[in-house]
Amino acid sequence: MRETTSRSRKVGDQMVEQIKRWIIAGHVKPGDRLPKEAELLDIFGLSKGTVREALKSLEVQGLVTMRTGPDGGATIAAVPFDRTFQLLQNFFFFREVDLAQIYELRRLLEPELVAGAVPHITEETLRLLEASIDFCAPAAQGPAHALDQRAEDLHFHDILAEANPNEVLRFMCQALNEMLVRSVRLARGVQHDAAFGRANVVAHRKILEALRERDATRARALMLEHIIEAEDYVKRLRGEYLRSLVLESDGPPTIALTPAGRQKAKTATEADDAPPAPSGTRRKPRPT
Amino acid sequence: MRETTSRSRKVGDQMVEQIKRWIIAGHVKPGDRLPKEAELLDIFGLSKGTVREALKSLEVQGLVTMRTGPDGGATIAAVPFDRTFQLLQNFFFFREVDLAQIYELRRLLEPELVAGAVPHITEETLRLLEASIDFCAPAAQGPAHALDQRAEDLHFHDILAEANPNEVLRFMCQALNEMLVRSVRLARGVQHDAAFGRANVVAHRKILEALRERDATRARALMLEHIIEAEDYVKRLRGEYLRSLVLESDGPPTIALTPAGRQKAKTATEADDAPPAPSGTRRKPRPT
DNA sequence: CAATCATATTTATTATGATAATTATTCGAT
DNA sequence: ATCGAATAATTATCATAATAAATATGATTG
Repeated sequence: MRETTSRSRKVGDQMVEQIKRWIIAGHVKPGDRLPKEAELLDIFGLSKGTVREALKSLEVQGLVTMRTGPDGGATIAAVPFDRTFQLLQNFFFFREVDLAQIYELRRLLEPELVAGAVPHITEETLRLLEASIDFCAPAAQGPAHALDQRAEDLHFHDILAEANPNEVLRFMCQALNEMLVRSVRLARGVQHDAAFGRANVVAHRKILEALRERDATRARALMLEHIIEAEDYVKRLRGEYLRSLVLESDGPPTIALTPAGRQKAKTATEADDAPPAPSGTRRKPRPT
Repeated sequence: MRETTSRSRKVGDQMVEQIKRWIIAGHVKPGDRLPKEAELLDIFGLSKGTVREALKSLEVQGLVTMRTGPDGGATIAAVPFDRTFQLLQNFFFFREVDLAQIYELRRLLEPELVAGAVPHITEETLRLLEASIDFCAPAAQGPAHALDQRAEDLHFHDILAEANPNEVLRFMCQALNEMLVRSVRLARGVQHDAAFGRANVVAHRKILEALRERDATRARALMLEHIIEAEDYVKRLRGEYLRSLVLESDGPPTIALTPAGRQKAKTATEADDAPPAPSGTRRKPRPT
C-alpha cells in the first residue's frame, strides 16, 4: 500500500530530492526563486507543515535562502562556504582532531596551494597580501590585538587560496584555516608568543617576494618552511583539542529554559544548562 | 520587544542552537535520546510545527536520527561520513571541479596517508587489502563487473584511510575517493581500459608488500607512483566534470508532479520534469 | 505451553486554518 | 525630491485535529 514511492519514506524528503533534481537538470540556478509556499502546496500536493519541513531541509543544506515579506520566499543559492564548513565541523566534533593533525595537512597542502596560485596572482592579490602583512607587522597592542593579528595571519593564507583555481584544494585549505581561526578564538587568555607573530611576518614577506617574481618553486619551498616553523610554535604553545560545533552566535548561551512552564524563554546570566530529560526516565504524562 | 533573543531571529533555530549547546556541554552524547516531541513542546514553549522544523534541521545536519513508534523519537548521533559527504558535494556542485583537481589532491595526500597508516596496520587490515586486490585481479567479466572492480580499486584506498589516525586526512581522502566512485558510476557506457585495472592491481600488490614489511618510506613512494600513473590513465580516458548533488536515491526520477491537482504524486516512467513556475510568472490563485 | 494473530497504545507525520511578524512598495506630507 | 507612515504581500509561528506507523500486549489456537 505504501509502495507507490518507496524511495525515501518521508514525503518531505522526496520533495527535497525533486527540487534537487530541478537544480541538477538546470531548471533552476542560483538566484532563481522557487514558487512561493502556497504554490508549492499545490505543486507537490502536500500540506503546509510538510512543505515547510522540506524548505527547512534545503535551507539547512544551504541550497536555498528564505526571505519573508513581499517578493519573499525561497531563493536558490550556491552553497556558501560558511554553511559547508559548519556541517564539516559537525562531523569533526565527534572525532579526535588536534592541531598536529591539522598542521600535518597544511604541510602537505599549503605549499602546493601557493605554487599553483602563482600563475593566477594579480596585482590586486599582491596588494591584499601586503595589507595583511602590514596589519601583522607592528608589535601587538594588547592581547586582543595579538589575537586579531593571529587571525589575520591565517587570512593571508585565505587570500592565497582564492588565487588557486583548484576548487577542492581551495576548500580544504580554507577549511583548515577556519578551524585554526576558531581555535584561536577559543584560546582567549592563552599566552601568545610575540616571536610567533614576528616569525610569521618574516615568512610571509619572503613568500610575497617570491610571488612578485612569479617563482612558484621558491614560493612552495618557502611555504613549506613557514608551515613547519608555525607548527613548531603552535605545538609548543598548546596542544589541546579544538572541539566545538559551529553556532550562529559565538556569545555565551542566552536562553534559559523553563522546563514545564510553557512560557517564553528569558535571558539568563549564570547557567544555560537545562539538561534534557535523562534518557530512559519517564516523565509524568501531561493531562489531555 | 523582540530583543529578548535577538541572536537568530527564528525561534526554531534558537532551539537548534540550544540543543547543540547541550551536545557541546556534554549533557547529551551519541546514543542519548532527546525528550520526545510532546515534552520538547513544553520545554521550549514552542508549537509543534516549530519544534518539528528544529528537529528536521538537526536531522539534516546529521546530529540526530528520528525513529517512530513507542520508545521512538530523536537520538543524538555522531555525524556519519555519508551525511557530511553529501553536504560537501552540495558545495562542489556549484563549482567547477574536474578529475585533474581531485587527482592533484590525491597525489599530495595519499602518499602521506599510507605512510602514516603503517604503524597502525593490523593483520585484519592486511587481510582486507588482500581481499580487495583479489577481487580486482581477474579479468573483468563484462562491463558491469569492470565498473565494480574500479569501485573496489578505490575501496582499497578507503581501507588504508581507516588505518590512519589523522581524522582530517582520513576524511579528505575518503571524500576524494567517494567523488571518484561517483564519477565512475556516472560514467556508465564509457570505455574502460583493461590495462588500467591491471596496473592498479600491480601497484596495490607492491604497496601491500611494503606494508607487510612496515616500510613507510617505500609505501609512500609506491603510492605516489601509483597515483601519478592512475592520474595519467584517467586523464586520457575522460576529462569531463563530475557534477551532481548527492541524492538519497541514485535511480531515475520517480515522481511526476501534478501541478494543480492536489492529488498524491504518482509513479512516472517517462519524464520527471515538472519545471517549477518560472520565476516571475503568476499562477492562477487556487480556490479556497 | 508456544506461536501467531489481533488489538491497543504510544509516537510520528500529515493536514488545515488562524494569527503574528517581517519587509517591499506606495502614497502623502514636508 | 526626501523622508516617513500606511499598506499589502508573504513567511513564521501557533494551535488543533486527523491519520499513519511501530511496537507491546494479550487473546487465541495448535
